[in-house]
Amino acid sequence: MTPTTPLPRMTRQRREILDVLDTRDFRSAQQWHERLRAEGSTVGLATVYRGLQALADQGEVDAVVSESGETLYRRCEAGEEHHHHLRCRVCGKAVEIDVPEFEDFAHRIAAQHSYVEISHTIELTGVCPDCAAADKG
Amino acid sequence: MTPTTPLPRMTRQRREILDVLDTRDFRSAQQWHERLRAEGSTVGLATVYRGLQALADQGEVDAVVSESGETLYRRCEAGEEHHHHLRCRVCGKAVEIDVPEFEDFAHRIAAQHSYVEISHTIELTGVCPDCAAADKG
DNA sequence: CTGATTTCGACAATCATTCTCATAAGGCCT
DNA sequence: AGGCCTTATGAGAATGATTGTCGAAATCAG
Ligand SMILES: [Zn+2]
Ligand SMILES: [Zn+2]
Ligand SMILES: [Zn+2]
Ligand SMILES: [Zn+2]
Repeated sequence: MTPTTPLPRMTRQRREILDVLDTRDFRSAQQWHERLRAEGSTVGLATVYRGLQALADQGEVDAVVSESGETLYRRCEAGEEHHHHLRCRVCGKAVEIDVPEFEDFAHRIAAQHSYVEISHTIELTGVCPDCAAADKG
Repeated sequence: MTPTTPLPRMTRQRREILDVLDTRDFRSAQQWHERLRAEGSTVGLATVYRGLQALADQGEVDAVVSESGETLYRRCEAGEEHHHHLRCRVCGKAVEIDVPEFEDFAHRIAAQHSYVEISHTIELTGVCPDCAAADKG
């Protein structure tokens, strides 16, 4: 009866991806791939895409869609907990934030308009202190 | 001395685009294009892309990036005023909302982390009553 | 080990969006 | 209305991120 949850395998490539990911910067799949190759890995680009998606599904990594529509990933600091980010649009560095009041607000508004299956996206983007400094001198 | 603001021209195509856009549903450039052609317009796809962007820059239309990375447009109800949306992820129907408390919160958080040039994205997505009904019987 | 299943990796294929460039149209004179 | 300069259009090529294909390699049970 048990539908045998098809759990993903932790392969060498998956481990390499998890290892190269850091919990600081959001980067695109291609950027992570470049970095892996630079460090000597032979992992393929498609594998990085698939790996990142799989890891995101498992909640191991966070994924956000940038203003330009690219998907950016970084290793998740918090566990399963729901959270949002303040991200540097120059270097990708991000900090996790929560917006407790907003979570309720969202449901209240949704109910008011009879929308169901609500989800929400909250992204703060700006320029981090380092990038702001670099931008000048 | 006046830098002669290079204001965009209101061409037949721009007018057609504005006319076909409604203030109810968010649709992609391609979807609006299809609709225009269906109504007999001969406007080109690239023109629709350019027109929508131009109109978005002018604040005439709202643009949001969907979960899948596509950009969706609809005519803006409010004027210049900053606002956000609760959008149906099935049919695109959206209502404008504001989140007054959040505007301050965003700046407070940003300042706390010394991020500058802050902008934010808040999107509520769900399934509207109509689509929820259609989904069943 | 052995066979069933999943993942890999190279590369082709998609798909939204942008670019190119020759032609058409809008604005602004006279 | 006619002419001139600038911007917009349209058809199609080009781009760029992402996904699909498929034979080979890795993983896992038994
Ligand atoms: Zn930065
Ligand atoms: Zn939230
Ligand atoms: Zn709907
Ligand atoms: Zn806002």
